[in-house]
Amino acid sequence: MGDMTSTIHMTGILDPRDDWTADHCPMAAALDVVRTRSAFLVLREAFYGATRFEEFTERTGLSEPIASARLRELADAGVLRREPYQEPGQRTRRLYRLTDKGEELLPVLVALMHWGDRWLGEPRSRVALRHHGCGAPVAAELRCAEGHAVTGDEIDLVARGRDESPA
Amino acid sequence: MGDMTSTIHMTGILDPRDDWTADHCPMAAALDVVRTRSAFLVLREAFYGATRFEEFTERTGLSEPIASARLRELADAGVLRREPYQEPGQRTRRLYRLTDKGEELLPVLVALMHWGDRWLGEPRSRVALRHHGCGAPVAAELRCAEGHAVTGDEIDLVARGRDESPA
DNA sequence: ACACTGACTAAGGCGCAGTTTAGTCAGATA
DNA sequence: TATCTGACTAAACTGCGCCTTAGTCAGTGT
Repeated sequence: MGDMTSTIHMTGILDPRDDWTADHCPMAAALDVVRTRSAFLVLREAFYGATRFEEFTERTGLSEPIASARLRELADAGVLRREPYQEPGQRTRRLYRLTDKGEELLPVLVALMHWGDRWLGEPRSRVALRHHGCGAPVAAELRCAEGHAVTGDEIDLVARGRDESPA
Repeated sequence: MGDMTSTIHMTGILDPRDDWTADHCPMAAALDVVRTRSAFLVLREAFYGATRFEEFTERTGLSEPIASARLRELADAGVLRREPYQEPGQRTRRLYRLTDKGEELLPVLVALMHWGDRWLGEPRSRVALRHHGCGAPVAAELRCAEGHAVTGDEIDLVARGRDESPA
């Protein structure tokens, strides 16, 4: 139990905290899929539009063996999809595209970018994300399903049954 | 240029993409601070209310040397703050608390948790994040500063001057 | 047949992330 | 003074992340 601001509040059987461990933590599971810096860089370039092998190596600055390994692993994990394609007069090639599963990692990348931009020193990034049309800067904000903006101390950590919807 | 959905659109001098590299990328800089799985686990427990050394080792499952190294590094990075404290009849101890800089990493963790919950297999996590009072599940959503919900294909990547506000 | 290009794979090496095991150190208690 | 506990540190080791260098392989163009 605690009355501090800024930390998440335990409820019900989760309080006291010492009686359970965060086993099968979905965050830890997510980190097993994208645990490395190189995976994040590959995903960044996928969001920036890269699809060909050479684009990934050049734009991430990664070596070819590492880019190759990450592309294969991310494809095996269902985050990227390999598509054969052929330009006229060219041999067949493979493209790497984000799947729906991959696209939904965008809030993670945006949250990291926003934090790095806000808190890490100069030199600042030369690029920024803006809402198309509106032009306002884009960030990953905490919101509940009802649409309310949520701060850290407004969050309850609750126990969940096995057939309950995720959160 | 591209007309695909789901990827971020380049604008102005950022198109064509081959003419620049994402050097000084704030996401990569953020990953230099929290690059490891152990750092994320330590931060998770900090958000769950852990403050003492033993709480971090027990609840993260990390070994003491690694927990010690991460706590020191995160404190040096300004993400955690060490506070001496003393309970009556106890020796002085040091607590680790999230700084403002640390608290603002919460959207990153929530985005990872949400994605892991949504896309990674059973067994599901036994816990969920809910908005206090309202009770609705909490996630990290893409929003612009005007408050509009934003999807991946509604984002423009724009070049930024040096004294412009971050995004 | 030959070279060329894009897309990889193989091998070797360095350094960091993580583990186990064991030890240290400060201060309250007996 | 000796003991106990919480909070670490030291050392040795394993494995992975990433690099460089070099090679392979499939088609295309000449």
